[in-house]
Amino acid sequence: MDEILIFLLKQGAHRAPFRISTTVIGKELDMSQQNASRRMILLEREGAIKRSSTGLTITESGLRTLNEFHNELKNALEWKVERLEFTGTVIDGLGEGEYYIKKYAKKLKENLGYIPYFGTLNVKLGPGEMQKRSRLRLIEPIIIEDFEEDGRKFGGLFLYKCRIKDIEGAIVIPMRTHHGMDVLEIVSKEKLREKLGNKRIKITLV
Amino acid sequence: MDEILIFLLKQGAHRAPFRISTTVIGKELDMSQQNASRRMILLEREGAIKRSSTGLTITESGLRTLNEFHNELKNALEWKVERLEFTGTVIDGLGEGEYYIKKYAKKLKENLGYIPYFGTLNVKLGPGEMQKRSRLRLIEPIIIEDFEEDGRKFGGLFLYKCRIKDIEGAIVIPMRTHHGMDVLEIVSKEKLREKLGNKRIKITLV
DNA sequence: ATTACTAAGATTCGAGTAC
DNA sequence: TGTACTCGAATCTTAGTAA
Repeated sequence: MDEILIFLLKQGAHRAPFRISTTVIGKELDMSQQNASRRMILLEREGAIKRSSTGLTITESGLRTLNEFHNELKNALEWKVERLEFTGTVIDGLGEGEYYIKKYAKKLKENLGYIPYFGTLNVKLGPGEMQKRSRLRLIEPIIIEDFEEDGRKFGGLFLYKCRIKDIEGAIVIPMRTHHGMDVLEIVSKEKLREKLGNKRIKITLV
Repeated sequence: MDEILIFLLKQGAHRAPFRISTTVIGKELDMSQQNASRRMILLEREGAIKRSSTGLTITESGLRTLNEFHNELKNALEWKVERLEFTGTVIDGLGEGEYYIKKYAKKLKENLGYIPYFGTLNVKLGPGEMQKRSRLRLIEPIIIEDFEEDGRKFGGLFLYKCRIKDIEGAIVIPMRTHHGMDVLEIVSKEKLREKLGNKRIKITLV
């Protein structure tokens, strides 16, 4: 976010035309007059500010940018845990889900109260969901610690209980994740893949 | 404000240690892995973040910086006109106040209801007051337009009625200002300079 | 007084690469 | 995999100066 634009905002240039020279801007923001001038030209080209004989104003567009930026910060700083819901599309997995669920079965039964269907559902999140995805980390997960069985090591899991159309399930995040941030792996009591097909679904945390 | 720090904030790195690679940061913020790495090193040197085996955390200091920045934006965007009060120190002026008040006397009488004492009080604002100073512009001023007298031109003034310890006065801002942003010029009915001396005073807008 | 151009210097960045 | 170094390129900033 441009520091000059924020400075002008603090001066109230979004409320009333404001007279200020590039020399003063430079002095206030500890930069040269020349640089202030150049950057004002850029801001003007971007349409963030407008200059006229009455003075300088932050445009609607410029103010919107500032507001969006402020809201992002606000959300990040003031966010509280609320109902989290993801939207995404079912995609093909690697088919290895079956193997792993068999291996993790006992642990899953202990932690979820049931042994899930032998197969996982991979859900690719929409572009707007990524930010929410990161909020998962802020919620207390069910933890399955690393364990060893038959001499083979299995990495720990974070589980988040959820529902997909009233079907009970859980989001599974391997502690040492291999999926990208944009894919959620779901286990559930029922065979989700058949019921849902390749389409958009909603996942609601419980 | 550093965009990487804001990104990490959005990921909740201020609440819990967070595992993320410089490659992913680069991809998310549309920059090279090398650049993300370099900037992470800088953030770490500044003390804004801390990296350890458990992951990455935003430090107290880093979070404070983000919070201050957010508050500044918030104040600028959500500010409403409230009682404005300045604190500053009386300083020596150039002594030209007397000449000007005599010239502006008639106009001042018209606008303030009295002819001020022939001399102005210069008040240097404290460092925290500068932001408030800029809010003056958002308040409707009393305006004395440019005028000519005896062939000499006099620049317009903005007046803001105020009180200094219950003494009626006005802040005078020349339209073509010569003072820095940190000095307020005050006129009043009484001889303020003698009453106050060189000390800290409060100016309350009315 | 003001703004903004040019040229040179300073900083930031990405590609290649080592570990 | 991952991080972080070097180095040339791209970008940003300042000084000088014109208008």
